Amino acid sequence: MQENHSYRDKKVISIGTVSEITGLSVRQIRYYEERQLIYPERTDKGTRKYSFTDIERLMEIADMREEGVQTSEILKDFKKKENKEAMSKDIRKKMLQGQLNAHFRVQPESHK
Amino acid sequence: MQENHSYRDKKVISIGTVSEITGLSVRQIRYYEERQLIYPERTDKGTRKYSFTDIERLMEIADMREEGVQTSEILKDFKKKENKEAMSKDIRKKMLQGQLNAHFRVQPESHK
DNA sequence: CGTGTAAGGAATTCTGACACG
DNA sequence: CGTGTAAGGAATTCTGACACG
Repeated sequence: MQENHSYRDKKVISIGTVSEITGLSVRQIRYYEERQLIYPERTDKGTRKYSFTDIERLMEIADMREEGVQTSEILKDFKKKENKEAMSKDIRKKMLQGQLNAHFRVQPESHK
Repeated sequence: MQENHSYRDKKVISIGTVSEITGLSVRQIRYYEERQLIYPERTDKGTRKYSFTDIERLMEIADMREEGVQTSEILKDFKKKENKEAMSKDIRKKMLQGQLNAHFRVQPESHK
């Protein structure tokens, strides 16, 4: 669960290259976008641009599709995962807040 | 001087995108290749593909060109830097070897 | 539902060359 | 030397649609 930023998320790769790397057809890649599984950026003139993160996600999609999982199920799965991540972030935040409160002896939500 | 591998060096970006990111014209980018300052990969059908590392290098080139440095000078400069890097790698290797020798009491190059 | 394909058009990229300063 | 540009051709990408199972 590395937080390896910057280049990973920059949307600069065109669909043909993504197709080569992932082994998916251009048609498939566009279809997965239609099903909301990925969201590339668009250039001024409308050509799609993908990031390495998008490519990783497409690999996951490819794996699940091979197992017969429908795109609608894949979508649910992704949403579930995103929730978990958001939740763990929230927990980390609360724990940190707890530490700070303990340290500075702050009254938790004084109801006057 | 981070050793931040993988995505950084993958040649997947086409020249138009590189042009947008660097602010250099397509003509300039091709010319710098002609002068051996960068070496993109080629796809089957001959279109150039660049990495993020290439883009960083192009930024350096742009900066030096703005200062009036000629491409031939930039090339020398790059070669100098590469030498330094190769050298420091070599030194690290030799230092490691020295430690190992000390540890295992190996005779250095016994001339019989 | 998921994917292929032909269709027509727009934008990209390539090379070799001429121009200019 | 470094860069712009017009030229002609090849390859890419886009959308909406029909086909098939």
